[in-house]
Amino acid sequence: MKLLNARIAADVVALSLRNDELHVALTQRKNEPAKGLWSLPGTFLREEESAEDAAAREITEELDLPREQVRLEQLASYSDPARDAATPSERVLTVAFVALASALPDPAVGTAATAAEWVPVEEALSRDIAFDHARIIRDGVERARGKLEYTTQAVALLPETFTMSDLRRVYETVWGTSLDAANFNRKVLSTPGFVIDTGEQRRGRGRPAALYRAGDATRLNPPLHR
Amino acid sequence: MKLLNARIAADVVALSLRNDELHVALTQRKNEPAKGLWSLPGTFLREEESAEDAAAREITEELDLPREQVRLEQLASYSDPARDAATPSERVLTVAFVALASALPDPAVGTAATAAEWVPVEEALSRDIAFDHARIIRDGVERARGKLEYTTQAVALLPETFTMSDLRRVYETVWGTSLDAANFNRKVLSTPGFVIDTGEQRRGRGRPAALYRAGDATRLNPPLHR
DNA sequence: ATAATAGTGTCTATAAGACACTATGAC
DNA sequence: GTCATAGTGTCTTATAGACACTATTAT
Repeated sequence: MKLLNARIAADVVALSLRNDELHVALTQRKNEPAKGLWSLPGTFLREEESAEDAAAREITEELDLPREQVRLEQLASYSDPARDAATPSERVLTVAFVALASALPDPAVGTAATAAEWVPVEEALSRDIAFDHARIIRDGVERARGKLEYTTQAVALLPETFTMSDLRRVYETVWGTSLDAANFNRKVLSTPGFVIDTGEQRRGRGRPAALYRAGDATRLNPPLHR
Repeated sequence: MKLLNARIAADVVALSLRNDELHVALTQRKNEPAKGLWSLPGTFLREEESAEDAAAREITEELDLPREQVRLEQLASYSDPARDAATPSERVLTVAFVALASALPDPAVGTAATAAEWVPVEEALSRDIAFDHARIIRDGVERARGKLEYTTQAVALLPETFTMSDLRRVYETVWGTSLDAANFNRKVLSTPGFVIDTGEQRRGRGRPAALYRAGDATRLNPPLHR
């Protein structure tokens, strides 16, 4: 009866909105095992490094995202002996994280600057995904969906300032539903500290929209319903 | 820059109600490191074993609980390099679980049959706790408190049949609040599949109480508020 | 003017909270 | 009868949902 000695990976389900669609960051594996398949950006823990440290390192190095614009949260750990089918002899335990990233200015995506590619979640799940990463993506997306209900984390998917419509579209996109604008506005504005009116406006095709920034509230009580 | 190779522990925050008080299972460490301090029941993963396997093994072997009467759920992983201060040279990553156990018949607790002791949560946190297990206990209790709000998991802390008052007392005990019996009854009975009336009754000091058993609903929508 | 987007007003339906009330047992 | 516990009825208040309406811009 031997005890396990394993390497630890920190894998990140990085989510971001692009063109009103939820995207996840994927990297194509350049080495065995699972060479050529798509996987979550991840890294092995170094000595003297926590899983959180490693995930933060991955976000800045591999995804090239500014750390302060990303909300990072532990998702779960995956330790099934068969999860890394290509290397049955060597166990890898993954501590998975969900990262909610601000919508990015166009040039930062898909350029050579980052090794990762942002892929719509639906399309990502239809690709050949390495290991158990398809399940981790599903778990991460489901976690994000749930968190929107009872936290204010939707703002983490938006830039510093945003309109009510922007915020509502985050919910509609992540949940795949449509929400009544009037009721949504009332709900958000009646939650103290959810958003703060900047006094600024954004002009576009129609009536100018008030610009808000995130307040310091974290919980939504009572929650929003999908 | 060396990669980490670590042993993996599965530690269990086992919660149960005794005398209208929330208890957590603790074991006193018999060996170094942290000899003599109190810790969560836990075990190292064996080769070919997942963290879930190891936690289930710990529940049956160390806590002597029948597996089907315990609801086991992953809590989080703890990987801070300094978390096991006594052995800085050897890293241990813990995958922590929350286990909700049925209230037990008296003889099963504190006897020689189990190596663990059930301790009221408050008292447990005032003892000398090994490693970062005090934090894990707090995280686990907080997770359980939150889960009661939007799931039907409260029934996992009760025996197979129970009265409305029993169920209400689970909430009151875990949350440390008091709930209006009339409103609580309406809320529970209006959630399809939360509880099922067995037709049986329990007789005691006052009017006999209807006995219920758990239904197959898992989510509570809208949630109950603390 | 028209289209487009932002935002308000208001009615209704649902559910929570407060709490007075009735019901059924042991003694 | 009293006490203890279980359970119901009902009024008030808060909020979600539906949806008609007004407001302000670009073109």
